[in-house]
Amino acid sequence: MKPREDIQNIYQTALAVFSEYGFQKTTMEDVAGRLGMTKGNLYLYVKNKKDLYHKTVAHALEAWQSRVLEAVAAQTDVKEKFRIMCFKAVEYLAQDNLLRNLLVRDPEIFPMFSDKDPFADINRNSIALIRSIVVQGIAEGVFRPVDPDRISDVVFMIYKMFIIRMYIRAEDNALHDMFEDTVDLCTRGLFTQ
Amino acid sequence: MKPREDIQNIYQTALAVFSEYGFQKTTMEDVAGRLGMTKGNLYLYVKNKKDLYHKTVAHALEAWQSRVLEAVAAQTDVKEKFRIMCFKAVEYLAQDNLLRNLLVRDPEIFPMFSDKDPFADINRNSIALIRSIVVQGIAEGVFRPVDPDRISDVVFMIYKMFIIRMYIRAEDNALHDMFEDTVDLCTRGLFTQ
DNA sequence: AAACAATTAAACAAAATGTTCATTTATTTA
DNA sequence: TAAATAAATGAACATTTTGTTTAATTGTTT
Repeated sequence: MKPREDIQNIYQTALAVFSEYGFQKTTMEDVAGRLGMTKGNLYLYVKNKKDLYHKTVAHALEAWQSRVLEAVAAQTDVKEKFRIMCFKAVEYLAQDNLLRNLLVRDPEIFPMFSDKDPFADINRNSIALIRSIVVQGIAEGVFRPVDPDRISDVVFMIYKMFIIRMYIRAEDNALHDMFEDTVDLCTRGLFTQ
Repeated sequence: MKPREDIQNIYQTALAVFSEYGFQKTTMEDVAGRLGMTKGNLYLYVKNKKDLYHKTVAHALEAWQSRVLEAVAAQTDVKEKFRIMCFKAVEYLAQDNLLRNLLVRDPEIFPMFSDKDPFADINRNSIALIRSIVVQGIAEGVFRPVDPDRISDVVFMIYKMFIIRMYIRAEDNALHDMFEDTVDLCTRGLFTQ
């Protein structure tokens, strides 16, 4: 029998279409056509259109997150882990035209204020990563003994704010500089020590 | 009474929407919304959706053509008129993201092979411009005594081929160089004189 | 040849869209 | 200030599109 279509390929292809046209203007036929199958067949892989969209976005967010995780894991110094985590997240998004364009079209993917976070599970992983670095830093005595849970939420909130402000224009250097200032402020504090 | 909506603004706004989504995925509601009116009202300005699209594209092509015409009119030397006509046409299209993107989405606007040219009237103006330069050049003795009608068609055909090949990637420098070579070949010939 | 897996393409209900037009709102005129 | 005129709204409607389902077909394995 024909090999079953690779679900990763489906998500990646769907991402390209949703990125270009957005959720509403993209049809199941658009995605199926891009995949070289009929729209009826697409329902063997996903439950419905919303399911396809949610899984597509989740897949892209997870891929982005995995790359950051790998970059962090390659560091041994915990301070550098923190810095790398911050900067790589922004850098990798800047490089991902499809995901970035999708975020532009659908800011609800990454809500700043709404309690409804459609990708809460994935974002919890990001917060968990922040938390693990903070815990390690405190254990090694190179971070101040702060409450890891609270600080993780704070860092993630600030990070989200920057992502939301930056993804409209990935090339805004002024904001990029401000991001560096913010990371510097968070890591070194304002007062001399 | 309220001032009637400026038809130029309608075409410019419609161009932005058609450029982003293409003819099929753009709805009358999209355009009307972008204009701050209801879709019902849009029918006071255009006959139907196809009419809106055709007039929108025509308007953009004419604007592009007018810019070239002005650039040519600013020259006095007929050889320079010819060169400026060639290069400015390409340059102005490269600068017009909306029109270029629309051409990418709808190559039928500028058919290479089809006898059906939906904008034949506008293209005839371009050919007429070429012809008037060739006639002037011959009259001044700086162009060889060629058949102006035939050569105008040839030049326009070559020009169209380059536009079609270049508008997919406005930044393709290799093709741009080839275009310069082609203009050079057309104007100076291959043989030493 | 039979069984199983993958896919197609038609069918269908629902939604969306292009278009029309009665009504409303805004502006001008007498 | 009322009437006339112009511009626009928004609901209605016919048509088209789309999301979804599924019987039939095609391809592969046993």
